[in-house]
Amino acid sequence: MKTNKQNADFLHIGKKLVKWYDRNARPLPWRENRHPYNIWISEIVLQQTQVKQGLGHYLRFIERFPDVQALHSAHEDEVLLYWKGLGYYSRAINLHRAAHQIAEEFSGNFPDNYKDILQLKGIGKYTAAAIASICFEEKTPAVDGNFYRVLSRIFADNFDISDSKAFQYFSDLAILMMPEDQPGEFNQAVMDIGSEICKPKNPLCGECPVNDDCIAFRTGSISQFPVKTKKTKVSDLSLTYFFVKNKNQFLIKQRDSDFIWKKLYEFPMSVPEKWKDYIINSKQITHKLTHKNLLIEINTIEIESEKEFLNFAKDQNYIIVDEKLADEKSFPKPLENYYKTISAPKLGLLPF
DNA sequence: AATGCGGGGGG
DNA sequence: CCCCCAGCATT
Repeated sequence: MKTNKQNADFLHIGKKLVKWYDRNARPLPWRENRHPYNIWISEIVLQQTQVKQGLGHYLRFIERFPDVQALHSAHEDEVLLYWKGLGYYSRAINLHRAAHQIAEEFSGNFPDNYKDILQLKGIGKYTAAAIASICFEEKTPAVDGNFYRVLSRIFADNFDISDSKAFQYFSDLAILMMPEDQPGEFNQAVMDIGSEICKPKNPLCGECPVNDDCIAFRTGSISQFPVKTKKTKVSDLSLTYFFVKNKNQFLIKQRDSDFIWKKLYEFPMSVPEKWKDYIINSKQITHKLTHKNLLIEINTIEIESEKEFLNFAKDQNYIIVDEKLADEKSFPKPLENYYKTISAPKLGLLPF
């Protein structure tokens, strides 16, 4: 162990965290039992997503897809629909693909150990460890951003969390802290401490069960941890859409490009040159993502000729949506918001 | 090892 | 307005 904290009683601190968790665990729906399917869905939803934001999506997802079989039988589009608004849509696509893997490679039974769980699409080391520890009592540390933050503060550890070796480094540290018989409780304790108490900004150190063990707290240097050197960069992107209407119908298509909004639905990005004379409205929308600043232009076009409209839709494989029959559709948020402002009662028509 | 993927919250 | 948060797959 490459650490200068030889004197720290790692296991003692780990047991304190578990003891705190036993009394203070948040009453979350996926904690009502330890079914690996529910834990799996919750972990995927909660990747890059806060509980407050993901809870509603989790509940609706579980209600519609209560088990592997239900997810396996579903159409990918419908899985995407239930993911609408959560972002990182490849998570939903991989969830669906993993359900097929479980059905075909694991005879419909959720794999019951870290190594097998890791084989599933969309499951990496963190998620595999979380499921293996919570559901199968395997002593695998679920090292994520919370882990980095909590551990680096407790030990005032300068290890750079943007270093590719950080995962192994903090995994080794965590192993020393994990009570042999309660790995799942330990991992969940760190998750809860990290999100509720040891927050990135303005942590509630007064409520922390291990504040007397926390070197950063005792030395007043909480704000210096974790150490992270690399920054994310942002680029600009312009998108032009054509909202093409003929009477009560308009056109959409599922995105084939996956650099953003993977497999969601959008308006045409190009139309016949002469249609541009029929533009009756043009609106600019700005939308900010983590890695992109989007400048979206939406041109509304009224087409008189139904024949011309239908031919274009057929040639370019567009889905024709009737505003009157519309109910729900997986649009990217900026387009959905735009559409709501123009008219129609509801969005899209499900192709399934 | 580096890059890209959403969306929400806070100052 | 700008800043923060950060697993997994792909290359």
